[in-house]
Amino acid sequence: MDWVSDSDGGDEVDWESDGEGEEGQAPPIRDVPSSSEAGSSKKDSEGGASKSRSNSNLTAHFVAMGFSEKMVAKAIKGNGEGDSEAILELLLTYGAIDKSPSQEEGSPAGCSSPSDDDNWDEDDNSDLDDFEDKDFVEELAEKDKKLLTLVEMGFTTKEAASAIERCGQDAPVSELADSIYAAQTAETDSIYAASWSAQDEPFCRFTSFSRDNKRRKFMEDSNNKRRRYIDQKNRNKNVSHNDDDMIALPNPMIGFGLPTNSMMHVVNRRLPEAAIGPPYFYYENVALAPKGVWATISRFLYDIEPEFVDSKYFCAAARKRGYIHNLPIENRFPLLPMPPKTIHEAFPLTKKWWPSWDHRTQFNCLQTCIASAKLTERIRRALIESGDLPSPRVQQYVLNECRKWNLVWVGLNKVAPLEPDEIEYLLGFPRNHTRGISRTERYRSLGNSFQVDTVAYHLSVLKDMFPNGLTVLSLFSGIGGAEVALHRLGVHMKTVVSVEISEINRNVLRSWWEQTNQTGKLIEFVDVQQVNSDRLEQLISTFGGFDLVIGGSPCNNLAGSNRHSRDGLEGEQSALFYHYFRILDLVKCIMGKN
DNA sequence: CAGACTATGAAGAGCATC
DNA sequence: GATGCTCTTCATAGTCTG
Repeated sequence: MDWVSDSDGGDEVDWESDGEGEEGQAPPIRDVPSSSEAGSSKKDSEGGASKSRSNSNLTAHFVAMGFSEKMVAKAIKGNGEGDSEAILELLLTYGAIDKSPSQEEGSPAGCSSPSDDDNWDEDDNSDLDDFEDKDFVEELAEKDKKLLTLVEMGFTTKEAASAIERCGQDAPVSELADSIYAAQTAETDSIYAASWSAQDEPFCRFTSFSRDNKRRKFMEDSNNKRRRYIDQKNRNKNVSHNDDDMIALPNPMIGFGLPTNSMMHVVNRRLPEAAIGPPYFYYENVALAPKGVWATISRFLYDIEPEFVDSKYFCAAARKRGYIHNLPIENRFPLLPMPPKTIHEAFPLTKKWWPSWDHRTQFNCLQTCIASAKLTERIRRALIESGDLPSPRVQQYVLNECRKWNLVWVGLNKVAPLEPDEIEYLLGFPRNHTRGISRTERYRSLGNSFQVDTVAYHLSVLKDMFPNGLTVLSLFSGIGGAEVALHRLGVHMKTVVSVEISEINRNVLRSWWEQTNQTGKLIEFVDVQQVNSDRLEQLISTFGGFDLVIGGSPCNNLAGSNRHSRDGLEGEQSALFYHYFRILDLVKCIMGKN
């Protein structure tokens, strides 16, 4: 039995042959549905011809969450169908207003129930006088009726729509249902993971995580939305003003304490009941995400307060990141030796050429791209033309560019971007960790990775807790920042199930795994959408559960550097966060069941 | 065609000042 | 608290090149 993916075969997961019919199948490289696909919750603006369809799909989407059709119709009417998030907010508001116990209990499937509608009618039906469910359903196209039927059967809108896409509109519902069951990849729900509860139901209905509970959680979330993170504010008086839906970033951004002052920085944190493991989990993303993103992430991840840390306290480069985890925070210890925290200590050779007017001691965030040669040439010319002491204007120009692009002084009037191996060093990876792939890819992969020392400090508490090693589910593994951190801590990894979309990154991780003579098993998956309940149950039954679920989901749509598609958590890549939650929640369900 | 190269701001935190 | 300024930001799209 070969648990490890075949490097030649590339993307396939050489999972034990189990007759699932996936062998030899092309890997499902991230398959993001188009905005016109039914059930898509992305903001889109379709033409008039498809308006009815998208309207009904949107309706079905929210009905699948457990709201009544009339409520949904009213919410859509009030908001238009373009902004599904606003519609959800309105629905949650309706839900908060309507506190009928019967509705709280809901129907078994979590779908709309007569009581829902009755209560709703009593509350407010002024805008719905001309609206009846019967009429509404009759207006649906045949395809939409099937879609609704499938949704009522417990599938997500997206699954249903995809099945119709695959099998055709004429396919009977039974065939469509079979098709969904057969599909091994989960579809992305880009806004709220509640719709996943339907697909998870085969497991979760045996637990407390029923769809109805999900819906109740949404209601509770809505009511709790105004809650602020008072503790964090109290700890750090100098925090910025925060809105209702915002989590304040601490200043200084030192999380629950640093290696150097952990004794001085005593933090009492009490984890919510639902957050307590097993498994332990650790989630990471950019701290400076658009407003409200971290509040949403925190709500999904069991209302755990994020730990915001700037890696400039661990190395010579800033890296402001938020971490949500359920790890203990006492008795942490850092990796040794502690890396240098200034540019000159990290790269002494640059000191010779460093002008006195460049007062930088640390780098800004190491990103995925570097400055162009034209820019460094423009800087060189500007400096040459201005003689020994550049004018304040030139200095300002040069400093701005140096800060923006993390340039270092490598000669007289000569600046240059950091080399990939220098970035590896700053991020705590072994030298040549990414060597062998293209230079551009090295920058990209490194720019997207953990700062190892920072993460290792947080994970260090696992060492004493798991003296015999642990089993890790590593989501969005990238070049293996989590694995490197554990390895450098001396934590044995009995098994790592790694999920990473990029073949280049998988190769980097696999190569490192082999080179470091790991005695554990590395099992690779390509796409988080492959990781469904069947797979997880197999893995958990084989390895006895996961001790740690770790990963940082894509930040593309959250990062400030993104000029084009900083769409927040709904963005094409960043919405994969919901897969992190989905998978983590599934693991908790399955392990809780066992 | 892969890889290298280049141009492309807005959002929002932090700070000083009033 | 309001205002204005400075500074920072795990990037994307298009083009060029060998």
